[in-house]
Amino acid sequence: MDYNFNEIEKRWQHYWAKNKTFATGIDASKPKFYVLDMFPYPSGAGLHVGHPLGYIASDIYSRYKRLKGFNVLHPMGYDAFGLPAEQYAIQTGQHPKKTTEENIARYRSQLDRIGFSFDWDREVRTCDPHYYKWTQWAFLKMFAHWYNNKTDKAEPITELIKIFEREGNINVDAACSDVKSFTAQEWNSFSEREKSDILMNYRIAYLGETTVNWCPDLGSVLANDEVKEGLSVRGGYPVEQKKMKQWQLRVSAYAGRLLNDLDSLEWSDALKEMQKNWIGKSYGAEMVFQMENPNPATILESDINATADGPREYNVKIFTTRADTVFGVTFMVLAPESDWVELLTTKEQKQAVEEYIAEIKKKTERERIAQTHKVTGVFSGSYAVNPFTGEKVPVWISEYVLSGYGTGAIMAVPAHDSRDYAFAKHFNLKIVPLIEGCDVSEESFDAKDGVMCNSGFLNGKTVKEAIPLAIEEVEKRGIGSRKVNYRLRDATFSRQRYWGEPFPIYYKDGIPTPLDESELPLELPVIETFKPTSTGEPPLAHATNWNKEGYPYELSTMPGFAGSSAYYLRYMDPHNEEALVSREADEYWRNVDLYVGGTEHATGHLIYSRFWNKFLYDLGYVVEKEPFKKLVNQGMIQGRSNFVYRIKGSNTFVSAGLKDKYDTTEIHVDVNIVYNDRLDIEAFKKWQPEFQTADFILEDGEYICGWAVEKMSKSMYNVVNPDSICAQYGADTLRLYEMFLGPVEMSKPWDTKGIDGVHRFLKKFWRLFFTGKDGEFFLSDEKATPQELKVLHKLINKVDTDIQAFSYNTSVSAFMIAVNELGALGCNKKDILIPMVILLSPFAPHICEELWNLAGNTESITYATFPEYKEEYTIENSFEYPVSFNGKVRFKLNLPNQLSQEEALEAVMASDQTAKWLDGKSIRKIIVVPGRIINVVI
RNA sequence: GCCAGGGUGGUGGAAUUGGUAGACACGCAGGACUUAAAAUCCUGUGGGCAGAAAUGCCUGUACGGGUUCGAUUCCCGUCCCUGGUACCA
Repeated sequence: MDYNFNEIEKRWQHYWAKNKTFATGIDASKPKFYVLDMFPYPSGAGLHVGHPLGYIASDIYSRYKRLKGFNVLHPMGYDAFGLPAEQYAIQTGQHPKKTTEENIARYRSQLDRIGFSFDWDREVRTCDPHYYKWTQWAFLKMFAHWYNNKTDKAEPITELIKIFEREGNINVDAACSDVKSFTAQEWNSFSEREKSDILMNYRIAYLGETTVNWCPDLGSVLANDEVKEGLSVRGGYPVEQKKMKQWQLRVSAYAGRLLNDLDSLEWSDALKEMQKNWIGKSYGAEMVFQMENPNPATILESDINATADGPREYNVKIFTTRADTVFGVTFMVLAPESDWVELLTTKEQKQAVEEYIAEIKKKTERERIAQTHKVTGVFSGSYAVNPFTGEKVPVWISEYVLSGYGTGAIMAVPAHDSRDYAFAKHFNLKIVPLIEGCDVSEESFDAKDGVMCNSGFLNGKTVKEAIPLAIEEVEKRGIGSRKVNYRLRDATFSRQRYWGEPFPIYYKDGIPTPLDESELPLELPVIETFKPTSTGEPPLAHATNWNKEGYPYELSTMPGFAGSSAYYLRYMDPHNEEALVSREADEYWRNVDLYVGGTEHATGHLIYSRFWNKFLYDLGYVVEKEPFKKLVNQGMIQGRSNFVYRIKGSNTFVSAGLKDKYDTTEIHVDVNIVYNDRLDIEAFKKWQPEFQTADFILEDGEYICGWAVEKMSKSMYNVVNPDSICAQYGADTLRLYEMFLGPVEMSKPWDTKGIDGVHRFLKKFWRLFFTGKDGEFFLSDEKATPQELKVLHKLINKVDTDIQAFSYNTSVSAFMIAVNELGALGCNKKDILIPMVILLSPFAPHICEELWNLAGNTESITYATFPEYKEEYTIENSFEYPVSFNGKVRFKLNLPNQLSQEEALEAVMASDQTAKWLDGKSIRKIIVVPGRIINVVI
């Protein structure tokens, strides 16, 4: 009987769906295992062969774990809110809901064809109100909590109010935006609006004014991880910096815990490193620089008088990691967006400063990055006093100081910081070297190395000694303190878009007011136009009745990462209307044991999700501190493009080997009409009308195409659809081939030509079972020979260890070797082949299910047991000969084949080399490798 | 610039702790079966030299050094590639 994969795969996929073979429930009698894929955004283009790579790897792991007796949770869903559907809606007028549903249907049919063992009863969609109810719920919780630095966790804001009423905010140590201190008495006398404004500074989800990434083309703000090199990650539009009032999440409060808990995770070092850099912890000190006698004459009158909310702080606080260099501070620099700019600009400099700031505002982020090494800046007119030298130093304003990091102001030490150096050289400022023997005539000396000089009490100390001493002195003088700083910033949580979760917030007399939990979900209203209004308001302003009892709802929606931050929890209990996840389900499934997905989420989703989980942990809703225990990053599958070469000004195409003899243009050609880089000329002529009359210059009667590795995309004509591979070779072949291509973590180009090899393997495997009369299914009951047992048990061991190490490509090779060996032995024994079927079933489930069934099993192979490895069957024809240890020299000898243990020892002892190296020492170990090499360890 | 990870045949890629480099597969070449094609099977396949052949020898894991009886593996230097980051004080 032939291997009819199309028929087999269709039949078993139907069987699995009908019997809910992969449905999972809580089962206390079995250990749990949670395998999760990063759920896809269902784009209009559908899946190409690159997308399922990670899904196949995790599916193999899931099926393997089931065979090992685990209760495996392996769900799938859709990250269905997002920009592309909305951009498409703006262009075509199609409602995003409709296109999203169509795309999901297409994804589902493509996924189903590959034979995944997902529990589809647990599917989630982020755009479903039953789902986003819980996204909104988490937002309300964040709104109703603040971060207490003393207990290092989130606590209810109602408790904070009680503290304020009792003792004001003097003893409160919170992660918060800048707040003035107040007494209990003052608090109690504040108006509702004032109280609301103050509390907003403490909330974990808060409305606050900051510099945001504004993308005019998308009409929305973006989070830091959604911007790369000054362009939006989605769409590649330019981004600029803008000060705006936006919803934000106080992720920065969790920076320390996000960093520390990385140690407990089984993630790749590269990924942990990325998160560490993104969080960016640095140790240093904060220090206040007195402004030189804030001389009222040099300060603008308006600022002096603008003291309605208390005394304004003219003195500038800075952050530095090099407190030891304070004797070398010859000027200070403020970020252009800093509040101090307005305060410290003198009348004389006002015009120059305003011009400079206007200039900066005009630049996009991209332009700023491109001109990184161009020095710009302006003098504010004010001076500060160096607290250690007493010297008067000018205060400058420059874009090289960032408002979002530290305090938005720096002390500049040109001798020992390359940026300060460039600035000092450009504006002719003083440079004072502080390290003995360093040469700062050409460049700064940035290394934390050497012995201090020109530094008062620090003279003679090394840099490493000087840093803590300087900080100590700063603290003693009461002008600053030790400080840990993080690069991680709060996440911008508003998007001026339609296709996202609405905020459960309305504005009562302008005060942001949360809905009650019982009012959730607040459903997204249906609208017709998706563009901003003529007054520049977000699309939700088009909605009628978008208000609560006349008070308007928030017009922004939540960003893409909102819905994906807790989806792994929802899968545990997807139909629960009372809770995000029940306590029972959470305590059983706990967290994700294996998470598979791309590195592109390193600084976005994987930070937000960890933050979200920790927040819910603080509130007692989840039991684990971390959501994803082990994480594997699958590599990207790139496209392999083919080219033809047209001679310029003609319709003649020249084969790749001869193209250098002509002046040609390189043209992408559809990879689906190229086989082994040979062009199907007839198909090419039909491909596009302009090629109908094409002529060809061939080599050896064939047209050879050129090739290159590029991104898989329609415009390069290199997209390979998994559906067509399934139709031609079957899903099992596709699964095996994707694994066989190379390690899961590695990026590699897709090249269909190698697929025949694994397909051939499956056919050979199939044939082992059809040895009866007329090629019918037949397995012998005969006992297996030692040789056959060795083949099997070597394979069991290899597959077992390989799967755990995620080394699927070598596993597939091991299967090929085993099948070739069994084929050569003519083995058709039940003892051997039935365990083989079980072993292969995670990789190629359809064919194995079929063979398992033909062998008389009525239950799915999913419920079979992984065969047990017995070492005694696999002992190699080699031995170790242990002798007493007396040294560590190892060497090898060439000896004839087929020596017994005694003969080998004898030969070793008789050899000249042994005599040479032995030299009074004794032999520790002799290793005979099959063949003729002997290692002798002395 | 900084951080991380890489560089092995024509191609994708193997190689426990340093121990037969190139498993497995593609491709290619030759052969068998077939009227023919497809399918299937067999043989060869890093480079070089010698030999009629079995075979033998030399060389070879980006480049240059080092440690070692022995290095794809460890150390130092150089070049190149990929990913992350981009004035983070």
